[in-house]
Amino acid sequence: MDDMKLSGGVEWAIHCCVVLSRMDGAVPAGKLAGLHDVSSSYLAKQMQALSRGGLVRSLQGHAGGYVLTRPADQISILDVVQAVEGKQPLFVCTEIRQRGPLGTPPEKCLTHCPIAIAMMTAETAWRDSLNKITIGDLAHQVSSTSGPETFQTIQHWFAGA
Amino acid sequence: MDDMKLSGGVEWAIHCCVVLSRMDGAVPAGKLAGLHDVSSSYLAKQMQALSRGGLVRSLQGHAGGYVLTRPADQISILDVVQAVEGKQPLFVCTEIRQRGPLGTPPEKCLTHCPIAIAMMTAETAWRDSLNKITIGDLAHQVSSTSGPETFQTIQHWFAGA
DNA sequence: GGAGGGGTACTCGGATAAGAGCTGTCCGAGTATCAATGG
DNA sequence: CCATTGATACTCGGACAGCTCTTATCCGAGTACCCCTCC
Repeated sequence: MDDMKLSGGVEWAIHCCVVLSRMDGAVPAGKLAGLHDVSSSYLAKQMQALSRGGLVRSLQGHAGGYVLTRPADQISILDVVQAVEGKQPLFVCTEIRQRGPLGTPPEKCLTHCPIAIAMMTAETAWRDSLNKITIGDLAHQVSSTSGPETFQTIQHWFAGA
Repeated sequence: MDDMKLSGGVEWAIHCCVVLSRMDGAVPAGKLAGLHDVSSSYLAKQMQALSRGGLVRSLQGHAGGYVLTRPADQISILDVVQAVEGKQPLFVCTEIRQRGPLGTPPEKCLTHCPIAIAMMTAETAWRDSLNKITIGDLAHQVSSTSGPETFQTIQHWFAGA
């Protein structure tokens, strides 16, 4: 009742994608976890979800890690959210209007339930908004607010640690 | 991963509000549950949430039940969703940019995290969309699609059962 | 016949258990690197 | 000196527990109605 409805892993995944977009070469999940000081094993789970969703490509072996499959300008936040959380909508209509003693028979349900339509419309607005922002946009904003040297510092830290 | 992120009770609560808006007098939770063929005890919990949120007023005693506190045109779907699900946002920024060895110090975080801003913007779009539809609108649409006699039939059923 | 009082039945409200999903963790499968060896 | 081959160390990937939250349920507190009694 008092915590967010989206997985906490969503935030981690987005941050990782932003970092990845400005790195040269692959970055293993362990280093991404160390950078953000989060559980290495659990972040690995999120990266697997991103891999399954086709957003990142995994390179195994000695100098392996994760790399974005597409340019950062072609990856929206919605893509990341859907990869981690699944494509299931926030609201699912269970057609309770068809249930109960006075339930509307299925043959009379020609149009969708008005409630479902309203919820779906709102959800579409949410998705459209998320779809307008790309990982590239976020990386640019991070550079502007936290300083242009931010990503370079991170890359050096990756090489060191 | 494969079910909705919003409580299932949201759908029940909205349907109940729509029905309530066209009824004369109070309707007990038990009859609302019977009408929709759902768990009486669990729907009672949702109605309590609506009561706590100030959307409905509870009348105890022999001919008691629930009544809307405001005209249906002044109750938006957002009001119902927030009453049942809480006002906590879908996405909560945990400020992981401040964590880890390269974390940005708090004194340099003058502006909000770009990721949090993007998520909040999308969420605002979602809320705005939900805020535009009222229970009155939904009741009107139900009358149009399911027939004008729908609510009258329900009222008769309430009186009978 | 009318008013008052008590009983009753019905209502909500919160406190109480079971189930599912998110959070967090572990170890096995696979591969590029590196070094050693032989030509 | 260069190619081959094997060992190595590092990576991802999926399978395995702990815990919070949703789902579902029950019983007690409170109130309006109804009937019986008394005036």
